[in-house]
Amino acid sequence: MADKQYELGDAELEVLKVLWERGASTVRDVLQALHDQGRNQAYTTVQTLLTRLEAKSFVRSDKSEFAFVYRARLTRDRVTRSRLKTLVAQLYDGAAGPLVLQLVRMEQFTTDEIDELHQLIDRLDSEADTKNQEPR
Amino acid sequence: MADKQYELGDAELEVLKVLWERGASTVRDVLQALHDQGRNQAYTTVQTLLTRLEAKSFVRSDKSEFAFVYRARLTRDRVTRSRLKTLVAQLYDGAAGPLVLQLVRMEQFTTDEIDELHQLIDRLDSEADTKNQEPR
DNA sequence: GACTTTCTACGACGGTCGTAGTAGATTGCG
DNA sequence: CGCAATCTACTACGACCGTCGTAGAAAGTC
Repeated sequence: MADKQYELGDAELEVLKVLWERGASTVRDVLQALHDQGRNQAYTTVQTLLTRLEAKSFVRSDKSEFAFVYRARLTRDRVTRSRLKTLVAQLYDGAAGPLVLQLVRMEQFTTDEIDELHQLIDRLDSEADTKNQEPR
Repeated sequence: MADKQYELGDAELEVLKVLWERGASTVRDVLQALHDQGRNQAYTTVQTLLTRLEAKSFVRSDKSEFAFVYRARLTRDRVTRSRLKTLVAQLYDGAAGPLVLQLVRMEQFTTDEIDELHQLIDRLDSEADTKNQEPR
């Protein structure tokens, strides 16, 4: 049950994030970026991560240059949404409401964020009958 | 670095949830509950999970009865909060605001939840006077 | 062309996790 | 008491993941 096609590990996610932030990158580019972030991995480690990400179809590579260039195949939004969904399913049986409530209770927000939340909630209020679309 | 004391796996979490829901339970109790949920594990699998959870201090056991009785040592709230924090840290660099925004955008809410959100936001609003937050 | 650097392919290792089997201890029953 | 059921301890195995090393191919340098 549940395809559970094994999501991303932490290190893999870090690599993906680099690709999101700086776009198409070589192994060395990613390595450099990670180094700058304090992570200190070997070149081949990053290479492995990228290879695995490609096997999972999270990135694609192309070789027109000397070295392979990697690009993310999914947007950050898409991935975070999926992770979120998993977490919501696991912890709250799929109900996002309680999660948001808990988050709102537990975290500090800037006035700007509160503002935006206001607007969002209001909008939700009015279009409270939006249909459920499931784009695969 | 990073202690990264390896959090809970999916199966471990399921077990914990059973303990939260039905309180002190034996291996067999948990097994039964999981079976009722459709999961079909072996007795010893559940036993292993409980043992590992105990090793990680998520549960504690006591043996006054014939069989060990296990109890959760942390509240559901505590665990979900921690998982959430991890996810927020990983995906949003620790800023919960954007997460909430995304969640609110992506999920459907019942009118009740929207109501409660309204109230929460309002409350936040009034508390947000002495807010001197600097997001990272 | 020989040497150095860089990249790629592949294998590997240890730890976590989900899963479960086996053996031995404990308890209950007739 | 003797046996069956149940429980516990220990071991194991395969997949995933983070981490690299080594060997060989490709490219640049002098």
